[in-house]
Amino acid sequence: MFGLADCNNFYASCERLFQPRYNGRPVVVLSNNDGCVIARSNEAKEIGVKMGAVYYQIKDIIEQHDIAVFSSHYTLYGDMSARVMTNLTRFTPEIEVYSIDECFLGFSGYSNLESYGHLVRSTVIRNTGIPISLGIAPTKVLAKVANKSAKKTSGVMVLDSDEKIKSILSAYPVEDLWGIGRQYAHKLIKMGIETADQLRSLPIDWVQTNMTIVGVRMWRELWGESCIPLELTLDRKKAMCTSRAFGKLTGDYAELREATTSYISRLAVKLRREKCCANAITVKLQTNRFNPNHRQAFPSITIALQHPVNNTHDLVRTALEGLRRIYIRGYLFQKVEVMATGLIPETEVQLNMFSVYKGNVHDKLSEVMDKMNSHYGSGTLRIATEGDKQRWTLRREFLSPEYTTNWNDIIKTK
DNA sequence: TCTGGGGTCCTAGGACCC
DNA sequence: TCTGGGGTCCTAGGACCC
Repeated sequence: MFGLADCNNFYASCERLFQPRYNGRPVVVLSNNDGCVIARSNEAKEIGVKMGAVYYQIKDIIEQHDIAVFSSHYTLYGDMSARVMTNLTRFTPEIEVYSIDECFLGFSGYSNLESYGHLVRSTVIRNTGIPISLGIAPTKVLAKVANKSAKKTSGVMVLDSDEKIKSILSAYPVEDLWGIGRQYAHKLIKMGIETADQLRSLPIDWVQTNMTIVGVRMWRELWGESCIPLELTLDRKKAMCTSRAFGKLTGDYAELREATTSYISRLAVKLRREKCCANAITVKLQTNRFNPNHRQAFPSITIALQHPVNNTHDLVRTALEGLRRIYIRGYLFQKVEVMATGLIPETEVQLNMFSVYKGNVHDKLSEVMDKMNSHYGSGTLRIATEGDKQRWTLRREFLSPEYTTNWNDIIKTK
């Protein structure tokens, strides 16, 4: 049996945890740049605030219902997530952390899963303050279904018989299934397939033709045949990217250089932390696609590196070369994206036949930067082209303190 | 004025190999 | 007049996830 543990309204729950005056009150968390709603407490859902709602368009509703608003604060959420996961590992050795607020649990050989599930749930809630729901079923796809049902009942749902599965799936909207996105949902509903049970009654050949092997796996899992195993080891990443919209639109080359330097520097740190090197760098600019009155452009370029690297200096130089080649005067850009691809482990770097490279891929300068920045705070030592005015940075008007990751922000009691 | 960020997997088709 | 067979690798595009 597989379990799926999922934190309820995770980001909103994290914010509320340290400000209990918001318990029982509507809370929303906004995306970067305070753009749109990405998490809602139950109270906010009841009021009708939609996932993805654009903040400035719902300001009236927020005021009218006195909804508490927070900018997203990933250091806090990451830290709380780690605490939840640590607690869950006490209940089974088989755990796959699937996202910041979810994980799959292996429960093969366990008995009395209903009461065990309640023990798991209440322990996590007691130790972390984050409410979770737990779905348990014979396959991952069904565990996802069970989890959603658990949220509407006692917080734990075990699907351990064909009858229970059939009855839940008959009332389960097909578009809510794990693996059914917008496109497939649209296609299925047009054909009159509206529930998960109807989907699994389709012939498997149709599923294979129209939804590829991925759909076939899901179809089998809906019938209780496990096809998607737990992934207990972390695969090495294949690509990494840093991409962020600016706080304001800009066509200014100097500002784009600052932002590109800043993003690629961050990416370089990530690469070194994961102990891998990139074979190529992609730089992409984007205009504001929501504004039809602006001229649109999405230029991008991929530059192959002579040999894989992860040092800040070479990566910055390559990314700026890319920016120089794609920049177009006269456009207002909203975002720059830098991506590292062809990642390989640091220890497996092969040099080009003609490269003149001394020492190892880790250069001394990057090493010193990492040390300084981790000791004195990030950004202490940085490449000069990052600039120091940085007028393009994120808007985060409603940021909460770093309760759990910064000594200065720790909660004081009298 | 203001609309997120970071990933994965699969398939088809083209280039290339012997 | 007639033009093989069996493969691999890479990329772009399209789907999906949180």
